[in-house]
Amino acid sequence: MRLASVEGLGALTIGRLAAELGISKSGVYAHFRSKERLQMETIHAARAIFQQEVLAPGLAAPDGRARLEALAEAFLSYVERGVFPGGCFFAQMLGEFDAQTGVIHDAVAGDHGGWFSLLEDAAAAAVARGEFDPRTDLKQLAFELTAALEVANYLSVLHRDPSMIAHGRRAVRGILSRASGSAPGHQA
Amino acid sequence: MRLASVEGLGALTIGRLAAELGISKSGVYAHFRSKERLQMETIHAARAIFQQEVLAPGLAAPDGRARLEALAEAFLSYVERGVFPGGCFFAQMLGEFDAQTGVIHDAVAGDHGGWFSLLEDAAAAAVARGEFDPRTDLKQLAFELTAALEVANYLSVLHRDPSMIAHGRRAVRGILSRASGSAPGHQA
DNA sequence: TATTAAATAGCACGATCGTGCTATCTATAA
DNA sequence: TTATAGATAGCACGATCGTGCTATTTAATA
Repeated sequence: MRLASVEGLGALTIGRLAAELGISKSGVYAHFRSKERLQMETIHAARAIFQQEVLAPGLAAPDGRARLEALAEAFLSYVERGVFPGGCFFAQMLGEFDAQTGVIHDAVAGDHGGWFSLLEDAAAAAVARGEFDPRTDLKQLAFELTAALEVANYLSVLHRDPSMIAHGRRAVRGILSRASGSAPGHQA
Repeated sequence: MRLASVEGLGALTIGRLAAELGISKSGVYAHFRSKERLQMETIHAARAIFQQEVLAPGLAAPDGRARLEALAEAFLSYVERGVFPGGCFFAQMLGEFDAQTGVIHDAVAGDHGGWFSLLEDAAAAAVARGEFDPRTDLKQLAFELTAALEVANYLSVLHRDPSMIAHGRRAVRGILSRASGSAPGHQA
């Protein structure tokens, strides 16, 4: 997972992994029996970590605006703490497989769709609870939150600059404030 | 460039390119004399296209808010028209090399820094012209514009869904309207 | 302790990688 | 027409790739 988060799943080769672990290629190969299985099991393992680091804290918060805040903060914290050395594992997968076809693309697209739905549902709950303006466009809100989080991840890694995480936090605050109908302190 | 925009620069191999072109490996190799040169020249060629498709239309607009609008629209149009089959070439490079080290990472980081400065400078001009609220945080504005554009690119490619471009357009309108101090029509 | 399962090693295979070298072919220039 | 430069081909090299197969070592079980 660490290797793939930095260099991509394509660089996660059986020989490379064996060298990294200090064992023989056969020793690695026997565990997976094909490269595609290795890739898929790596994704599965990363899903478990994402679940624990981001989704669980988010779902622990009450549905609605609080959940959106918790999800966003959990994501930014997970990037900030360097849970994976290459930033968010799934952002790496997104960049690598967005334009390709095959089972991995479909897995990545499915995961991303699930994340997007999670945001939409929480936003819908926020509307239902009266926390958000009822005219709120749920898809647009999910898009803008995703944009802030994803780009905070990419740019903080690219420039090794944690201030990009701060920009992400501020963008999230603005999005949620505007959906709440409150006048946010002035921001760009 | 087309191959790299879909599968990444790492997949742009001399043998693969030769097979794609229907000529021998030697026929390709003689033109570049090393793989690193091939990668660098591919980036140079993509820069020229980005210059023509995005930067030139943006710089043709008067400095300030109009330039930001023109840059954003040129970028979204360039993604929408599929100038590269894998979406924005440099977004692909960003995802591939953000966490790596070396000359290519540095080239990508430098390009992105230039893009970011371009947005900041145009925003500063908009403030100077009285188009934007003087309290506008220029870096935050550049961050949010970049986030909307970049994620519109990634998600439109990932889900083969042009409506993601529309979300990007709407996010850009919201960002610029708020910086202008105007009350935007309600949006998420 | 004896048996069995799991983990690892060793070796071989065909394919592809980047890189060199020497030909040959195809234009342009003299 | 001949000389010359550029593009392409062909071949070889060592390295690495994914994948098979048969040992052997290690750990758990009976």
